[in-house]
Formats: sequence, C-alpha cells, structure tokens
Amino acid sequence: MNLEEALYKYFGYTSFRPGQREIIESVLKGSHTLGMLPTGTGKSLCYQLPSYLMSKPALIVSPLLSLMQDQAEHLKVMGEKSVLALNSFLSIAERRRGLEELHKYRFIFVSPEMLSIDHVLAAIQRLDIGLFVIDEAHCISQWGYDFRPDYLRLGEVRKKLNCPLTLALTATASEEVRLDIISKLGLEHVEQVISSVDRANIALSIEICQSHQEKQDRLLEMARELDGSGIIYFSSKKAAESAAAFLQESGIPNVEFYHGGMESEQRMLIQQQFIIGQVRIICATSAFGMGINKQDVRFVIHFHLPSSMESYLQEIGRAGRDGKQSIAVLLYCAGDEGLPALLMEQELPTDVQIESVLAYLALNKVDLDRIPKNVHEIIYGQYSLSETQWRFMNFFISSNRTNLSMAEIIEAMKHYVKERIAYKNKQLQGFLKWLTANSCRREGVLLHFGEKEAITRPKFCCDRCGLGEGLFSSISELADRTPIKLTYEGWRQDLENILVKKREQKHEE
DNA sequence: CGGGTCGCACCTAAGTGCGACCCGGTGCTTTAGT
Repeated sequence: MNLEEALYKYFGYTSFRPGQREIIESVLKGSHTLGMLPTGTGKSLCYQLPSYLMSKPALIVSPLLSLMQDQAEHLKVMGEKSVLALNSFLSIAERRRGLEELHKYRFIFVSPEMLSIDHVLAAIQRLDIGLFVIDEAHCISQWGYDFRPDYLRLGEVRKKLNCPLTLALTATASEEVRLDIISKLGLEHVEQVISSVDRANIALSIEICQSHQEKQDRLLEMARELDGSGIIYFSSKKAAESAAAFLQESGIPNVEFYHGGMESEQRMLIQQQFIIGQVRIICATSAFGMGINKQDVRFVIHFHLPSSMESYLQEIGRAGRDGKQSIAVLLYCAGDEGLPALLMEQELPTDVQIESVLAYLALNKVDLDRIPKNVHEIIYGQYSLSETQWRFMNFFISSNRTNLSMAEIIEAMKHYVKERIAYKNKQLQGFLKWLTANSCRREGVLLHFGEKEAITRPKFCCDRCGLGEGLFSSISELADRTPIKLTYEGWRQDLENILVKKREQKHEE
C-alpha cells in the first residue's frame, strides 16, 4: 500500500496538502522530524497517518486542554475509539483507569505538566511509544524559559522514554527558534521540513496614530467598513472588554470579547460562536487563537503592539486560511511598546525578590519537595511574587540545587533573568525596527524567518508597497451572507456535556 | 509608560479640571499509601 492509498483508507482523502507527504515520509523513514506547516493545513494528519502505519501508539504533547479535547473529539468523530486525553478534565477514577489501561490507546494526548508528574511518566514508560509528537512546538521556546517551565523538561522526559522517534510540529518558527526546539528536545540528526511562512493573501498594513482616541476612531471605521469575521488583538483584558462594549454601543452587531480571565465555559461558548459565525468580531488578548479552526477570518487588527515578530505572525496567520483576500492592520502609536516591555519584565522576579525569597527559604530550611502552605502564603503575600514568578524560581532552584550552592543559585538566577529580559527586549526592538523601516513589510517578515529568496509581491502586498484602492471592498465582497452552516453539529451537545460534568464535579467537592 | 478612575477643589450648584493612585498576558495542575 502506498501513502496515497493509506491516506484514502484511513482518512478518505485522495491527495496530500503541501508539506504533509514530506513530513510523513521523513517520519516513516525513522528520522526525527521538525515540520513547519502553515496553520490549518492539516498538521495532525502528519502524526495520525504514521501512527496507523507503524501500528504503534503516539504520545502527543499539546499546550492547551481545549486543543487536546478538540483533536481527541475529532478523532472520535472519525471513528477512532482508542483516544485518551490525559488531563485534568478526567475525574480521579477516570484518570487512574486511564493510566492502568494506557496500552489500550493509540493516541494519547498529554500536557507537559502531566509529563512532569512521576507516576504519570512511569505509566507511559511502560508503553512502546511509536511516535513522540510535540504539537505547537514553538511553545518550548516561547513559554519554556519562564511561563511554563515544564516545556523545558521535555528533553529529559524524552530521554526517560528511551528517546522515541520524535516529531515536532509548528506553524511559525524562525531559524533560531527551530534550533532551540531541536536542542531542548535533545534531537540528533533531525530532518526539517520547512514551508514558507508567506501568506500572499494577507495584505499587511501599519497605520501610525497620534493618540489612543485616533486609534479608537479608526477601529470603529474599519469595523464598519470591513465585512466578514475579524479578530482584534489587545494587550490587556480591560482594553479588550471596553473596546467590545464601545463597538457594540456604536452600533456594530455581533461583537464579543475573549481573554484568559473568563470562565472556561464562557470562553468555549464565544469561541464556538465565532467559528460558526454567530459572533462576527472578537476583541481578544493573546489567549485567543491557538486551535481556532476558522477558514474565513477576513481581518486581524492589532490595537496594541505584539511583543515579537513571532507573535505577530502567529496572530495575523489566523486570517485568510481559505486563501482568499484578507488584511492585517496594526495600529501603532508612539509609546505603545511600553506595555509589552513592562509585561515581559513583570513575568520574572526582580533581584530583590530573588535575594529575599532565597534567603528566606534557606533560613527556614524549607524542603522544596514539600512546601508547606504557610510558606506559599509568605512568598505570595510578604514577598508579593506572582504565581508565574514563583513557579519559575522553583523550577530554577530544583534544576540547579544539586550542583550549586545557595549563593551561586542566587547569582545564576539573577544572571538568567537579566539575560532573558534582554533577549525579549531585543525581540521587541527588532519588531519595532521592522515597524518603522521603510522597506516592504512582507520582505521584512520573511527575512526574519530566514527566507532570503526574492519574494513575489501580491497585488495587495503592504502599505510600503502601496495598497491602493479597492482592498477593503474586495475583502468585504467575500463576506458570506448565506445562513450559518454548522461544520460540526455536535458542538453544542459537547459543550453541554462538559458543563454538566463540571457541575457534577463541583457538587462532589 | 499610559489609560482609567476617584476624589477634591472650585466657590456657588453642576460640571470641569487637576493630581494621586492603580493596574496591566499567555495555562497547566490539585495523588497518597497499606
């Protein structure tokens, strides 16, 4: 059976999309593979098909619970029964049974945090893993160093699993990030299948505004002028909420907001409503996006500044997956870089916090494997660390305490934090440089991702090349005014089931 | 850093203008032992 036949047999498709075949062939050859495919072009098929052909289970590391649930659900809808999403949605009993019966599953989804729990890893070690998949692998680089340190442990986890065949998948990774992924996973002899990050159907536009007010006016103008679905990105939850209210009050229908501070049920609901077209515009923070499988997003507007080229590309990449004309507009006002700069600094502890917390831990001989509740209270209260700051410190201490003294750890940590903040600032500065440069935007983006070949400029390229007339109207003409089609009829029932289950769980507690 | 909110002064009544103060993104996990 050749690959096409297998594709037809298992998925009912007759041909591969660009890049899929190369990735699958590389994996089947037994090469560790880093696959970069544009979002929405079927990354999951790249591990599913090999898993069937190898007749061995795949372990898939996924960054978001909703993403796991989605993919697991999708597999089940296609008739695959042996799927397990090993996460906190499971009750204690379900989880225990899942771990006992792991060998019965073909697709096991798991978060990096789960893999850091000893008894979970022990259960997985007993399996004969055919393929170790890291979905959205740029998260290693983007989150591992501070926000979600368990991402940096994946290399260690992989070793403990006896270095199984590994496939790292992502949509946006610069050369630097790709090398980082490879080194953090401890991969040797990696085959890279890289597709261009260029999205010719997305016009790039940057508009300089003089004030917040001007931005807001412009936002309203665009919301009125542009038909079709759109996402507007903000750097704060409050701003996202108030902009949604402002647009609604200004007579724009079907606008909602979305951010990480909302109840998860609410988030799922809004997301689904957006996907099926009941909500037209979402005012969101960076929480919105990963795993949003919507083909016809026509515009992405940045009201605030993203913190790097990577984030920018990821966010605008949610537009125009159907290949039709779309636009990405960034509204910039001098001084906008203050907020992202501040956020990235706040994520990590200050020198004073590092010194005082470590001194406190040493003085009280705190056992880091069993931290008493009152110690946490002191760390969060007296030393006012955020959860993120403390998790980072805890991770840093536990990975260095066997070979460094307390004094050395303090110095090393201060150094690490300084370097990390400098690195992130460099990324922000790089992005600002692109923003203020006079050259073609598209060219700048591609250069950042190491694509040095001459580019072909589409009709609507960017504001530097000149967008001319007719862009907005040609986008608006695409708006689908036919009644809403449900792509997946069962979503409301799924949501209802999850809500019922959550209520039951709360009731038990 | 910048925007939003609050309270106060104004000095005469209802609304404005100013300074002080506060706050800001991304997500996973709650399981240990006879």
